[in-house]
Amino acid sequence: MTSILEQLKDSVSQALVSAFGTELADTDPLVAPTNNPKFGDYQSNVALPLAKTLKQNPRAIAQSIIDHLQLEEMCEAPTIAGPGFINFMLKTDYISKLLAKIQPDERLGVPQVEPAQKVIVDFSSPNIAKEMHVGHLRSTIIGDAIARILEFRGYDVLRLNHVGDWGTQFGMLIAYLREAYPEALTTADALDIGDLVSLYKKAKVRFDRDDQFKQTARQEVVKLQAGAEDSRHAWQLLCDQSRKEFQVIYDLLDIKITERGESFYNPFLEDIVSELEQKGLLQTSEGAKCVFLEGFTNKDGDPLPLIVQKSDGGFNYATTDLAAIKYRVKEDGAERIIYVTDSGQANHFAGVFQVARKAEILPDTVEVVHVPFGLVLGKDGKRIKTRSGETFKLKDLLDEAIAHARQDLATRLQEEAREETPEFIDHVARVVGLSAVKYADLSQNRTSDYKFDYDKMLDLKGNTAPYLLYAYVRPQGVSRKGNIDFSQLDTNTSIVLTEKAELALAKHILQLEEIIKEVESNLLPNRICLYLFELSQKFNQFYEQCDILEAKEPQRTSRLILADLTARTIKLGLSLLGINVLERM
RNA sequence: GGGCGAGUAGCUCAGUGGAUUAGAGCAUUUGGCUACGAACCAAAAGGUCAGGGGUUCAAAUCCCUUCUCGCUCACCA
Repeated sequence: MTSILEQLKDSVSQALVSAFGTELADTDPLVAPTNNPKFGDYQSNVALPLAKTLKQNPRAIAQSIIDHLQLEEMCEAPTIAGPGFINFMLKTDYISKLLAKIQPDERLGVPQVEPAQKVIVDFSSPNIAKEMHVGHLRSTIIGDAIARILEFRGYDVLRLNHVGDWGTQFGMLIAYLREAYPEALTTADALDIGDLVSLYKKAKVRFDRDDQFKQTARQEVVKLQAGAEDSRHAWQLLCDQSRKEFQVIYDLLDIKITERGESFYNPFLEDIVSELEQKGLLQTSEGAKCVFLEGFTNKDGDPLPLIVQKSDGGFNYATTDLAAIKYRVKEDGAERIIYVTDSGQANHFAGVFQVARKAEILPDTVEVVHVPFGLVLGKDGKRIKTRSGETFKLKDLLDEAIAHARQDLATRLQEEAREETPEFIDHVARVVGLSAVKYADLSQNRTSDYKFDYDKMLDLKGNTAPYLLYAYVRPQGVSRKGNIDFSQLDTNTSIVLTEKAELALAKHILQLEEIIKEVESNLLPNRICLYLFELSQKFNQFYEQCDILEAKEPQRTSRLILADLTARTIKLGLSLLGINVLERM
């Protein structure tokens, strides 16, 4: 179905044309939800900016628009307020009818896009042999949510994990592996490398202190790139081990992603460079092959290059990213490519995109977008850095979140003298703990820095996952108590919306579609969080003010339908964020 | 120094096409459980939207400028 907002926009646009002529056909009707219910549900501000061009009083313009509007079915007669705002109030009957329409629909009225555009979401992307840190957590959680939202809308989404599985650090790692665990290179499964990070650290120490070792490491890179079998074997070993560790995190967070690391693009790197050369974009500077960028300068004001081949002949991440764009466009058929990485890489992506456009690797028909997110800061507001000694193990972090949730549940059980099975406690603690971590991250505007604070994210009050989970549990409690199967409710019952709280809740439920469409284009999942939080608040108010099971028919069934629709909206919304609901908690 | 981003209640944050009185949550104070689970609800208090200019009928939002903070600036990714 078409959202209320879209219907109003269309109606106002049509009224503009019939009132003032076709030259206003492309004028934005400026329809938006009101910020204050006393002005109705929606407003159009279009009369005010038109006052100048039409040389008329804005209130008169507003009146002409109203005279040409045909909205009797959905709205009360529109009113003009202040200098010329048009206020719309939805008819209660119309809201009831819409609710009845979405009630039997699993998608709650949200349509699928047609045709299914191919979209690539590039996210998570940890580095082999390094710890996944909080930055990867953000990319993983935000990227997964974006992918889920687009998938729900019907896009053909390819989720790609662009893991750092190539580069100079492997020379060092392999050289160290040869030295410390030679048997691992020749015998299958001879050794469980165990803590890869400590291996990395030890290798790094060797590398920094021992020039001889440094030499060996460099030769090892050359050997690996040349494809020497034992070097490749060692590389494979490191990748496999890392992969296992990543998978633990992905399993815990319920993340599905296809690995296609940097090494995948190795065969295409040379071609990229020669393609740039052929197109006359390439220049050599200080021995490195590069493309100079427009609009980027260094501290002396000179243009900044994008280096695609280092002076030693090696390629770097810009080359890989260009090759990846080409492959994704030509082979994968992507029409939109979304990169979920920290905002520190904004310059890099801007450069890569610019060169890709210039080289016509990236046609105008394909949209590329960097979805940046802010830094992860500690409770003290300072940046959390893995290198600074304090390593932040992601697994520990998630386990701690679950432990907090478990503790909280235990306290509650004691207070309420409830008894639950260990399985129940495990399950609830896990869902609540992990949801809290995900929701804390997603509920903020991703572009701002993120203050990582256990107490805050595990707080079970306010705009948090547990609040929403509880708002879902409440209708389920009604269902159990009243012995009601929500799926068997009489769909012929007309939904009566007499109480203020009922009406407010009903209107909010119907906004799901416009919110999802908004996020589909602006890629800001926190908008969904806000919507769900407000929905939960409105449900709690409704729940407080209106009896459900004790109400008389047809109000009883009507309220049951409202409760069910709320629950299903929360469940659906949370599922788009990668969060599961609980029937009891 | 250049580029980018940020500065909104004591704290954490919403506010992305300019619009009527700037919003939540936490914390604080005060009410509400003989129960559709109170992990809830109701109410109070709390702001020169960093400062200063400008554009406009209208600016937290757009433009200029100053200050503060962060990220980033050629062979790591």
